[in-house]
Amino acid sequence: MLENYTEHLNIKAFQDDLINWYYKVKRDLPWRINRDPYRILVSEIMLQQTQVVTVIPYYERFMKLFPTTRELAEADDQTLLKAWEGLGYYSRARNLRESARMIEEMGGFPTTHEEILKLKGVGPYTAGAVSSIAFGIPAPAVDGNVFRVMSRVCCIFEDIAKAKTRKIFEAVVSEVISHEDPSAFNQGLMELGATICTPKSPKCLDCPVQKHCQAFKQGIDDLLPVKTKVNAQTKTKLVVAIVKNQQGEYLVNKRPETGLLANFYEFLSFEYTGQKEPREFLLEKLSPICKEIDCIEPIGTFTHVFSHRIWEMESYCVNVQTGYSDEIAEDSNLWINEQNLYEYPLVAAHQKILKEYEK
DNA sequence: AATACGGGGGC
DNA sequence: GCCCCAGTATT
Repeated sequence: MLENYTEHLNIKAFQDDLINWYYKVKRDLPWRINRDPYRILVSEIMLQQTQVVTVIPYYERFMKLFPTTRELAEADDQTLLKAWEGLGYYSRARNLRESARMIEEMGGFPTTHEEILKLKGVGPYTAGAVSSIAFGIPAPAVDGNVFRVMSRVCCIFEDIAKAKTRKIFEAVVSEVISHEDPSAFNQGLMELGATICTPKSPKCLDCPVQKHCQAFKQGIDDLLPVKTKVNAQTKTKLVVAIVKNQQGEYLVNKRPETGLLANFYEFLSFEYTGQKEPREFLLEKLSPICKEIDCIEPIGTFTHVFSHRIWEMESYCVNVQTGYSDEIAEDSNLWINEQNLYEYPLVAAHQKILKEYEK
């Protein structure tokens, strides 16, 4: 890093303004009741890519289910995924359990930044957050909020979509972070990005560090941060069938143990290539799986958007005769009764269909 | 360095 | 309906 991004900054005053503001606006969140590093780790993993309001109910339930690393280390897949259902990025849950197992084996939570970084699912951001919040270690925790705030405060025009840019921001934060209160400093930076220094129309007039901000001074807050990446989404058309037999059982499929929505359950779903009418296409697909179809009725068309792909699902309700429960073509298919259906982690995309179907 | 991996909120 | 948001692991 050749440029000096912090020479304009009165570091002490910046720290004080940020930290004082943070203590003033700080919310009482369930992961702030103590400094238990496990509780803080769980919150930070959940907060990756997910907003505070969404996380709160999940967090409360998760901590009741798995109060310490011991309970989490012993969690089975179904309980774990059910607890995470709807939160997204499900490898986070699996990695968190793996970290709990590592911590159990180590005989306690690691207390250095270097050791914390070795935990599964813990990268540079989370290691910095847990180190500073749980242990008071002055390590940078650069998330999207920090990119935004510091790019504006210091007028950093580096493209935040590029991997190596993170190191520049980590270096900047390392220079300006408070050593007296790294926890409040890091959380203040993130809180500021979430509430004041927002992506669009930042509330500069309410900003506690306005007088330190180069972008405000130059009136170019809307030009920062610089970010180039665009993600192309691929669209997939699917025909989905809620298949129910006369015993009231539903036919579901367990997804593979790797890849998208690994180990989740779903209704029967077939990629639709569009040569035939969807209804005919579905009957053809169902023929080796379930015979004696009583009736087939459309439920509706639903769209589910992922970060990198779109599912367009035309859905049908299919009632089949009883007595065919053992004729299941795929090993991954199984019949489950209505009560048990809600015990299984079901892909969010199909929850929408189920909800409409239940009307 | 590029890609896979969810879901929610703002307007 | 359309756009924006963005940590970690894997390749």
